[in-house]
Amino acid sequence: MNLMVQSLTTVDRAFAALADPTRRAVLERLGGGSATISELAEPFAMSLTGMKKHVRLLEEAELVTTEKVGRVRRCMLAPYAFEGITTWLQRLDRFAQVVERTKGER
Amino acid sequence: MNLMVQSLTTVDRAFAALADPTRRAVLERLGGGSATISELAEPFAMSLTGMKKHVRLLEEAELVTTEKVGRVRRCMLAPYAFEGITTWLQRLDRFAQVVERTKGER
DNA sequence: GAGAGACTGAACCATTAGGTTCACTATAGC
DNA sequence: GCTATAGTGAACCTAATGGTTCAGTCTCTC
Repeated sequence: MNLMVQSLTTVDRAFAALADPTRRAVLERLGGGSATISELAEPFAMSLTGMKKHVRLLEEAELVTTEKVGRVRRCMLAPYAFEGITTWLQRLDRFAQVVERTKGER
Repeated sequence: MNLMVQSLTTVDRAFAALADPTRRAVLERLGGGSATISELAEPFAMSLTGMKKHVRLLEEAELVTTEKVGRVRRCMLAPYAFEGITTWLQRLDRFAQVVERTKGER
């Protein structure tokens, strides 16, 4: 079942990427400036291969951009990274606030 | 490995909950008003049991509240549902904007 | 009070996700 | 040129996820 291949949108990928705590930590780290795969992997005691896979997902979600310079891959927060999900959330957030506002009114 | 049991935070759960497209669709639906498990399940041609599990996750993430009235469970968007993740995102978003702003400056 | 309807929980199943190791490629630096 | 370093890809493993069915329970409604 579920043959809904239907090319995931960037927002789909972004939400999926943010689900993992390791990847969120990577984003926080990149908030402080760019880093290499090795640098990102080190604090998690994770293999380079493992971190590389996380970074690839973050790239596909357009949350991170990378650039290979020499033998090193430099990773950085993508500009406008959170635009899509922020928009999605704001729309829903308006509804949640309406819920709150109308709570006393019964 | 990864014996970091360490009781997930609400924000952890919220991001995990938002990763699933079905659950996001449920939230959008609830943005338009409360609904029962049956009503939520119907558009996905999903079993009630399946939908119930999604709703439980959304509740644990404090994105949704429910109330059993008679034999029906009424589900609604939680007030302040998105506060936690919005805060997290805004912090990171500031960094992403800095990235964008400094791009021309090399 | 009997039957239908709405949900619930337990058990199960297939796929995905997060991680590993191993073998390999491509630079960097002496 | 040699060796160490940084990253990569393929293959594999395990646990978690998203779903199901089946067998209840509880509540309407006639």
